[in-house]
Amino acid sequence: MIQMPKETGFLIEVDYRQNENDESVITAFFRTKTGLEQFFFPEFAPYLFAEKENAKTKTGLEKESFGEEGFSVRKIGEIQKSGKPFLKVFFKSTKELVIARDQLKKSGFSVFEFDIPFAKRFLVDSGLEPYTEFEFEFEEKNGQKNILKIAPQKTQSVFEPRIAAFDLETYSPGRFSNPQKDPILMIALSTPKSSTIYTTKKAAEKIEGVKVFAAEKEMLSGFLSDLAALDLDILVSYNGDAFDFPYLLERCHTLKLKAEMGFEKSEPSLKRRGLENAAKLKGIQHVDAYQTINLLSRFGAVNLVKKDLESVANDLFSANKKKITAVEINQIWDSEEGLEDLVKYNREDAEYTLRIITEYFPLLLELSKIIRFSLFDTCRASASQIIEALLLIKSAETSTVVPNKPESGEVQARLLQSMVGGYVKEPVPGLHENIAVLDFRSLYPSILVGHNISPDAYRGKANKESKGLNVSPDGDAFTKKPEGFFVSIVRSLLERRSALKAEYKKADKKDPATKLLFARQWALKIILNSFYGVLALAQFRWYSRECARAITAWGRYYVNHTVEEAQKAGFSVVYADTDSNFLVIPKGKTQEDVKQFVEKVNAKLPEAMELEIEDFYKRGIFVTKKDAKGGAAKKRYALMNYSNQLKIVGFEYVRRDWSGIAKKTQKAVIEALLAEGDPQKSIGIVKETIAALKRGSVPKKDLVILTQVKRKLDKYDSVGPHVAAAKKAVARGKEIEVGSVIGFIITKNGKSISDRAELEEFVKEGNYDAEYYIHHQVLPAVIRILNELGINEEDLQQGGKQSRLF
DNA sequence: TAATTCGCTAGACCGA
DNA sequence: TCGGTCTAGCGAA
Repeated sequence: MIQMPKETGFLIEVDYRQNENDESVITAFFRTKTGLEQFFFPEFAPYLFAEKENAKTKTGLEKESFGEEGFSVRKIGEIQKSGKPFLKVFFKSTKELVIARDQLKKSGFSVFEFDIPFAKRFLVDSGLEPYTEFEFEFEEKNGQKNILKIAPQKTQSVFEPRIAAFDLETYSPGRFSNPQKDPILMIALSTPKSSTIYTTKKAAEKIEGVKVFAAEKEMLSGFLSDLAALDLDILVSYNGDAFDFPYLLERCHTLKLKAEMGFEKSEPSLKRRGLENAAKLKGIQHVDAYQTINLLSRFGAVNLVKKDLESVANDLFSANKKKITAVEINQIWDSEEGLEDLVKYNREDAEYTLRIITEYFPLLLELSKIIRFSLFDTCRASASQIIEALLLIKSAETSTVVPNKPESGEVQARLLQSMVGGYVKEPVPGLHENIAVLDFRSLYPSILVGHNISPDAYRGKANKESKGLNVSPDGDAFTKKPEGFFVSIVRSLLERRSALKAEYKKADKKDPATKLLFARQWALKIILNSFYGVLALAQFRWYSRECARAITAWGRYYVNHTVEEAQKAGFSVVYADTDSNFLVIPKGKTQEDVKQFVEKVNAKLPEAMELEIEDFYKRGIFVTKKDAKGGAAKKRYALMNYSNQLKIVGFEYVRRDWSGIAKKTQKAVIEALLAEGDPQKSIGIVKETIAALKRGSVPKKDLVILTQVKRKLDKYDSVGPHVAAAKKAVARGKEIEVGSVIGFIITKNGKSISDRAELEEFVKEGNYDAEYYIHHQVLPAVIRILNELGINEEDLQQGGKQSRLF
């Protein structure tokens, strides 16, 4: 017997290519001892599932010719899916599959799973988990290494990627850089060990770490060859999808240079992803840190107000990184004064970009493994893609047919049907003491599991025969057995997460492996939190109005029920929102009574569900709405626990579209109020702030209001202050992109508020409208809070008389 | 290519 | 110039 060559390596990415016979062939990149190597899986062909009633379809299909060229299917298998017979129809290429799909539809077939990307299809079917270490046998054939046998290594070593980040600085003479004309001035390339700067500026020669080249073309070649020598698994950028890669590509082409950045000197490709592009490298994972930050924000893993690199670095790492503007870069470049600052800036851009990804790498990696995506795909993934990937894997494992994406008419119909969400109880306004906050752990996922909510378990609206079924408060019935498709997935996610959390709790926090545990449970949390949302997403393959409706209906039931039970047990319930209950512990009752109450509730809940005590608070405040006839405001409150930790929810303090001065003052007022329960101090705080504003001594940075520009400036029906400020800035030559967050200040010059709004950078220190900041920022932020303690606006006017209360 | 609903508030806009 | 209505943004869960 011939001994086949063996190899071990980490699976980095799966892709496919058209070979010389126009066949679609799966290729996989492995990090082996030798380096990044490409292997092939030539046996795996594209396929779809077809179904047709009452017809001997198999032999007919085999003879059928498709398309203008008249090709035929490669082979046909017969398979049971979701308990029904299907034909598994294989094709030579993805291209032929697409042509045949349309023809099959026209000739009366129902077709399924025809739009699963081929590489993802392979990862699902093969069960190969990315970034895992494999052992495999292969044969070399026509210079191509074909894998014959593959299995995960018994003992896995940790995947430690070869990683680097880069960042460009470009020339922009009085306008936005144009890659056809304006050169790249500097490139920073940063690995975990060191950073190198590439430039053409002779004067930068003496600065450490700088390589100077005769011209831009030589600089780019120098950078590209150093990059290639690094032999990377991952290349990181900050917004490289939209800027660095397209710019670099264009410059290389203009200078007649090949941008050899990917595997075997391939060029990056710009792939369309919706309205935006993604820059893809062959074999090497381009991880865009900006996209990653967006992903993490969407899933609540980070909370950032602005997403430019400076703000992110400063927020995440308490860095003190200063932005050097395009104008300043030009000045430095032309005058050669401050070159060191520019070099430092460029280097830090690359270093912080790398640091962001290093920080969140364990999380990205875990997500990638769970959903079997490459890092390139994971860092750009949406909630629906993540859940879809998971359901796809489970479908393959259980031989369940995957539902097709809805057609646009169906999507429209779904959108017309609104869905009722969580229940929010109107709070009892005022200051409360001795509060216990209870919440249901992972409420929606646990309801789904607890009541077997899944499309395959749905038995329609409840009727006389619904005995023995789980009937939701909205009347939707679900069978209790067998366990539904969604349920088995969510149950296992919940169980895995709680095991990981328990393990993490016990683990040594200094051990680096503990960080992995945490990342793992976070990855699961992200998935669990998105599960409900996508069920109600009109475009989702597994959209299920019935399941979504039943989940929220039970959610409302449990929260309401807990309110009633708590009241019966002698507590007063001051607030409740979706999955939480705020109990005031009356005189004569203790925290121990709360614990007993929670135990009693838990005893009656389905096993997957659990009510937890979030914390005890010594004081809390709820306020009346501005529109007073509406009663007390929901979703805004402040609490202080027995360690004097303040929790402010929903108030201006937590909103980015309020000025620092208003937020600081509000926080100080709340703190004084909750710590001592005495309003005296608060009055003083507000008076001082008003006095400072009137003196004109409040610094610019405390006056900035941040707002996102969510559409093109000419697309606004109503021109608010931020739009007005942005328009003025654009007229002065500033570039403002859709989606960017801008900071503006209300100045003294102009009539309406919008007239007076100017971008921060165009406002001189001291030029602000004190009246605006007093009456539209500070007072609104504090007055409704102070009103609850009997203080009104007159009490706060500077030099105003002491409140009658004192 | 795409997670949801519930809720608050500011400021422009518009007609009397 | 007033007050109601609408647009817009952001946060809670």
